[in-house]
Amino acid sequence: MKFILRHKLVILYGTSLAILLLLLKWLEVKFIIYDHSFEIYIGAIALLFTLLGIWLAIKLTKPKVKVVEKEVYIKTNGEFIFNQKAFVKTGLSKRELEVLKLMAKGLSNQQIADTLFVSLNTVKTHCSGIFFKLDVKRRTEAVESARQMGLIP
Amino acid sequence: MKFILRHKLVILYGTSLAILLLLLKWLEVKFIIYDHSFEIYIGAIALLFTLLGIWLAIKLTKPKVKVVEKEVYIKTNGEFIFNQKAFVKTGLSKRELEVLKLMAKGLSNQQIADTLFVSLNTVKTHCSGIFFKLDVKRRTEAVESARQMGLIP
DNA sequence: ACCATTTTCACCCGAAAGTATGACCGCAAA
DNA sequence: TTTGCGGTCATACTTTCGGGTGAAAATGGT
Repeated sequence: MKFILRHKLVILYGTSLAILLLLLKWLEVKFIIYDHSFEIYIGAIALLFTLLGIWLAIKLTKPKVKVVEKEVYIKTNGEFIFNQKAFVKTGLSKRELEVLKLMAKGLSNQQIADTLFVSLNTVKTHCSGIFFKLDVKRRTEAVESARQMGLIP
Repeated sequence: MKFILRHKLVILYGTSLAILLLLLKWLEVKFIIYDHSFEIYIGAIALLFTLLGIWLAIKLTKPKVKVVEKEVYIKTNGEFIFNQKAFVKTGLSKRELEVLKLMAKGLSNQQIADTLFVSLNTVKTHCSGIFFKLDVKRRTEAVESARQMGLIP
């Protein structure tokens, strides 16, 4: 089902082509009486060499590259100062702070796990610790809270 | 009418192909039938359709998108200034921005729904729009991205 | 060496978040 | 008037998150 959705254009083109060919065939039958083996042969040749052409084009042409400029906004004089006092007060461990930072970057637990080379379960445990110590229930809340306390930029 | 507009490319391709085939038919009748050199005919077909294949491939292959990051520095002298330019560029609607703000505050979808007096499903829909327009996958990512762009404090 | 803490990992389960799709309404622009 | 878009809501489904619990290593200070 996903395949169909993803390639609906291709399928559309293909179907249109098939319908047109059928139409041609019908016209042919309608107006001209023929021996069809020759037509089939020609059709096969045409199809084959069309595919050859496509293959050639894909193989021999340099891949088209479309350059898209993406603006990255960077805040300059942010001057973040880590609030050591608040950090101690929360009772967060160093590791938990690390996780918190990555969390604030918008990473998923799995991505954090991959970044820190630990298992997903470990990250979850850390998250639980963070949420408990910051007295929050969700990661977005944790990030907001930590930001206000000056634990993260 | 809508159908025609939307699939004009398909129709164009299909019609061109049909015309081409008719032309071939005409050529066949005109020159080849009386002459017995099928090789030339086949060769012409092959060449033609090879070219067609190349043309198709060139036309239909999507160019690779290369993203070039362009750094834009925003000065944030203390107070938050809303980046109108970035906001317009994202294509976010006003409502979506509202949701985004609440999201950044750490609210759950249900809480956002209650705040805005809409259903949970509606909030989810807005979230999807936000994620799509900000090109992110998670709410924390969206918040981080929006913050860097100066959409939220 | 001992104890406290931290860090690590596991399992289960329910809740929340996110995806995909379709539908309806109102309003403004073409 | 038709079309497009924003906003609303819904259903069904998948994935991620978070809670609860337990427990084995590693770490560090006295």
